Formats: sequence, C-alpha cells, structure tokens
Amino acid sequence: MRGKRTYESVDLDLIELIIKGIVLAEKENTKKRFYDFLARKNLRLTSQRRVIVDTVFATEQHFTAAQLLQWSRARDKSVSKATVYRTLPLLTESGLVREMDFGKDYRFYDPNCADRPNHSHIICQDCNKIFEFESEEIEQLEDEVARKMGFSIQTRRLEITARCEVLRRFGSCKNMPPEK
Amino acid sequence: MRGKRTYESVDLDLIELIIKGIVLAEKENTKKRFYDFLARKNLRLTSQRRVIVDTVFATEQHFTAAQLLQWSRARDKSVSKATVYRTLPLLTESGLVREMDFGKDYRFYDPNCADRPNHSHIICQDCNKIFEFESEEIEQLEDEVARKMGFSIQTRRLEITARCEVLRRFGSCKNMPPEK
DNA sequence: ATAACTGCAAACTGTTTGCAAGCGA
DNA sequence: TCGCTTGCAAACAGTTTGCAGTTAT
Repeated sequence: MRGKRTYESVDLDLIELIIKGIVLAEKENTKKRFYDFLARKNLRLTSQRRVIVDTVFATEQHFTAAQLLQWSRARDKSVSKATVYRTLPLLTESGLVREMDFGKDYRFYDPNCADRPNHSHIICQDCNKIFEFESEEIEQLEDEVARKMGFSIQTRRLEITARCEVLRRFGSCKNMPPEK
Repeated sequence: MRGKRTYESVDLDLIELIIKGIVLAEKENTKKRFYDFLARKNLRLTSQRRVIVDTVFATEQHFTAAQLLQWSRARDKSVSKATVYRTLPLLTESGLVREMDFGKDYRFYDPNCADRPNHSHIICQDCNKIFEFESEEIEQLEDEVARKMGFSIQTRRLEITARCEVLRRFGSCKNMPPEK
C-alpha cells in the first residue's frame, strides 16, 4: 500500500491564520520593493504615495483608477485624483501592478502580479467576477509558437470570457448575485 | 521510396493570382454576410454603410476608428465620424470584425475573423507590426483549464508582445523600418 | 536648498448622443 | 410613407497637464 500521509484532525483555523500571515508578509515585501523602485529612480516617498501603495496591496481584487481613488481617500482625504493617476504608471513600471484591458472603457489594475507575472484571467459573463489561473503548459506552447515565428516573448495576456456551467445547469452559482 | 509529388517548374505568378482570387471571393462573401445581418435586423443598407464595409474588407490590416474614417472618406466624402462609430458596433455584433484591446488608448479592429474567429496576435515591439497565428493545442488547453474551473468559454483573447529574434541577432529584419 | 511633488481645475482624446433633415424599403 | 439613418456639433468619461504652492531629502 503506497502511503500518503494523512491527518486525523486538522485545525483549519490555525492553517487559515498561517496562510493569512504568509500573504501579509508577501504584501509587505511587495511594498518594500516599490519603495526601493522609487529610491532607485530618485523619486520621493510622500504620504500620499504611501497611502495609495498601502491601498493597492491591501486588496487582491482587480481595481480601476476610480476605485483606487475612492479607497485611498477613505484612508486619507489628502489623496487627489491627479496623484492617483500619476502614481499608477509608476506602479506598472515597477512591474508590481499590471494593467489589464478587457473590452471596457476604463482600465483595470491587478495587484497580484509580483509573484505570478504570467497569470491569466477568466471573466465570468454571468457574475462579472474575474478569476485567475496559471498554466505552465499553455505558456510553453506560446513560447514554442513564438519561437517558430522568430520572436521571443516579452509579455503575454490571455483573457477568456466564459459562462458559469454550474449556473447554466442549476440556475444559480455561489458567485451570484452579480456585483455592479 | 515513399513518394512526394514534385514539380519541375511552377508559375509563381499564376499561383499568386489564384490566391488573390480566393481571398477576394472570401471578402465578397463576408460582405454579403454582413448585408444579410443587416436585413435580419431590419437595418438599412445605406450608401455610407456600403462604403464603410467595402473599406473594412478591402484590407487585412488591423485598424482604428480614426483610420477607418479616413480611408472611408477617401472613397466617399459623405461618410462622417458618427456613422463610422455607429457602424463599428454592428460589424462586431455580426461577428465579422473583432474588437481588440492592446494597451493603447484607442481600439483596434480586426477584419480577419470571419474565417478564423479564434486566432491570436503577436505584436512585435521592434516594428510595431501585428502578426496572427492559430494554435489548436493552446485552444484545447484553454478549454480544459476553463472546464476544470467550471466555465465554458465564450471568447478568448491571447495577445503576446515580443521582440524579433532576427533583428536582435543580425541588427535588422525584413519588417523594418517601423511604421508609426 | 532645491528639485520632486501636490491639489485644483482646465484641457485633452476618443467615443457617444440629441436633433433636424434625408433617404431606403 | 414611415421610421431608420445621416451629419453636425455639443456632450461625455476617463485621463492628462499647467500652475502656484508644498514638502521630502
């Protein structure tokens, strides 16, 4: 009998706590990387920039410029629209935030790309939520195709829109109701 | 000796002519499909719409709304900006033109999706040209991943930015110089 | 000290829309 | 004829920018 180690009982609360701690530490580290980026470019760490960066890496959600402004101002009224719009290019330039383009009229930003720069997105047309996934196999195939065509890949962007199978079959799904 | 049929001499001009003919016939067919689409929706075939559609399917290039306006007006001054902007959604709705979103501030449109609705794009950062490719394997993997996540794919968008290997190694490539 | 940075409001850009006139089915 | 369609210009939304005062280093 080829063994797989199993546990009689698991303290799920503890595990959740540990995971939360790890995520938090990663986010703190990401912020530090951005501060280094600023220093390297002789840019200053102002209170407004600190608030914006705190806000960006306090969430795992994809957000718009308008949302970031709203969230940042909730923390500190001294953050203005102009500063948000001037800070976003710095964040994307640093590689710690990725700009995403769905068919919409405004841009989305993704704060989860520090560790997983190549992840892809599935946008559910039923609930409008954005899900992330990674596939090493797809990446390898992309590399192969590109190489055959004489290119070496710089960035890749795979965005899939899809319908929820659970919803289609059972009339509802755990992600409903849609948020606007 | 397993045989492969070969030819002593080939009239390349003739072959090119034949291919041109096939492409032309396809484009004419695509236009007809759009006219049918209009009829099905009780929409009228005006002279302006005809000019715009002729323009769209006279090229294989990806274009912007502004370019389409310019090209259309070159054929017929009576085409206005408003009509171009009102016709583009019809074209995308019909499925014969696809909207693309690169990081840019304006949208690109792709007139080549009537026959190959799933093709992907490689944007060369050296010459800014857009190349197309299809990969059944990548599509299958996408389907598989989506299915595992509980989705059925509606649309997919794979956009790769890359650098030209030929250019990197030899200092120039046949696609240079860049066009703005 | 001094150059980067800020908020504000105005400017800008691509896209959409209200309206009165025009035209296809 | 009827109502879809048009061009024009004004409106719109997200984003960028000029400026005078502020602040990090």
